[in-house]
Amino acid sequence: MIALVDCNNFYASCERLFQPGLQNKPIVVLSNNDGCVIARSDEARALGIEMGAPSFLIESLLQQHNVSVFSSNYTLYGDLSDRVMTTLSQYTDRLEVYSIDEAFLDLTSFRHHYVTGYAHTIRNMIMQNVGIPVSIGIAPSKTLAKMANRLVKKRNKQAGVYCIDTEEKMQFALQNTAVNDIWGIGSQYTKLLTRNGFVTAWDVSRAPEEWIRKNLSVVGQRMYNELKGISCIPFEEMPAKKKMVCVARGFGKVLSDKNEVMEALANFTAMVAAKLRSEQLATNAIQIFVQTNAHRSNEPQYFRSLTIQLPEATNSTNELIRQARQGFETIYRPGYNYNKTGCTAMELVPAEKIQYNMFDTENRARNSQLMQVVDTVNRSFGKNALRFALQGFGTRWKLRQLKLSPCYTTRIEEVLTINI
DNA sequence: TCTGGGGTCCTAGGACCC
DNA sequence: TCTGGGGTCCTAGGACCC
Repeated sequence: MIALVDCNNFYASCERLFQPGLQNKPIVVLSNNDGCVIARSDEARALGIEMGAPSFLIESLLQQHNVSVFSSNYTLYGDLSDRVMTTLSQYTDRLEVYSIDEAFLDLTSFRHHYVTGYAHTIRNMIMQNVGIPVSIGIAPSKTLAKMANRLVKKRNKQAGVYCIDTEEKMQFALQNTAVNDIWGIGSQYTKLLTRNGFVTAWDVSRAPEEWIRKNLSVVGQRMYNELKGISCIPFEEMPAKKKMVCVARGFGKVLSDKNEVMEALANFTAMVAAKLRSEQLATNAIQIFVQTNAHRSNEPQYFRSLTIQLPEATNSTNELIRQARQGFETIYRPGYNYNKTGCTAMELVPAEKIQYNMFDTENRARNSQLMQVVDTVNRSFGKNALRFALQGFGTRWKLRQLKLSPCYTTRIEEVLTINI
């Protein structure tokens, strides 16, 4: 059996943990740039606040019901996530951390009738150790475990655990899951399935396998077998090797000045480089892009991206920024209002296994020493204490984060103080 | 009448996830 | 004023090879 442990309203629960006064109160957490709702407490959901709702459209609703609003604070969520995963790792020797708020546990070695009780123990320990509420779904396949998890959240949140361990329960779960709620079925496949008369997961599981293979590709075919309780999606304990590293952001406001857009790109590129170094990776190619605000349909639109092959794998900020700048010169067009740019590192290799190029002119050893200094200084004095000229000092491209909570658990100046 | 065919690699685009 | 960001996987089609 496979268990899926999923934190309830994770980001909202994290914020609430440090403001116990918000227990049973409506909370929402906003995306980058305070753009739209990406997490909400049950109380906020009950008010009719939709996932993904643009915050400027629901402002009056938020005020009217005195909803607490937070900018997203990934440092805080990441740290609490680590603590949840650490607790989980004590209850299984096969743990797959699937996302910031979810993990699969392999419970194959357990006797069936012990599994549910065990899951309750896990749930209680996470509450005790970290203070985050979780739900647990258990089933013979990952897809069904996801389904079980969703059902317990939806139909009996207090219970916290649901186990699909009989044919009857499996049929019940499939019949009570709409096609668009199946893991692996997104908006396009929902349209396709609905058009063809499928309503529930049960209907899908009764379809001819060839039809699924033909219309939903091999990914759909795996999902189809998983619905029948045949586990096809492998368990992956080790975090998979990264294949790309991307930093792309919308600006706090639209920018038309070439230097300002370039400055934003330089900063995002520097972030990519720092990320590569922190994971001991280097890149052989970067892809950069610039784009206008697609939501402003009355303004002229422009999007262009460019892939740049590097002479040799690197993770040094100055070289990547220089390459990005050259590329930027060819894709930038004046006269547009830009609102987003980004840099993606592709073709990653381990930093220690760089294939050196005989005709290379870069001073690699010197660069890498320089980067070590940059990383050390920035670790001690803040992210951008030491930077390259092209990164500039402008702030107009920066994110809007008006409602940011403190990093209670990761920054010593921001720990919680209690007045007694 | 009949204009090769099979394999591999790469890329863009489309689907999905949280 | 204002609509997220960071990923993975699969497929189709073109280029190229022999």
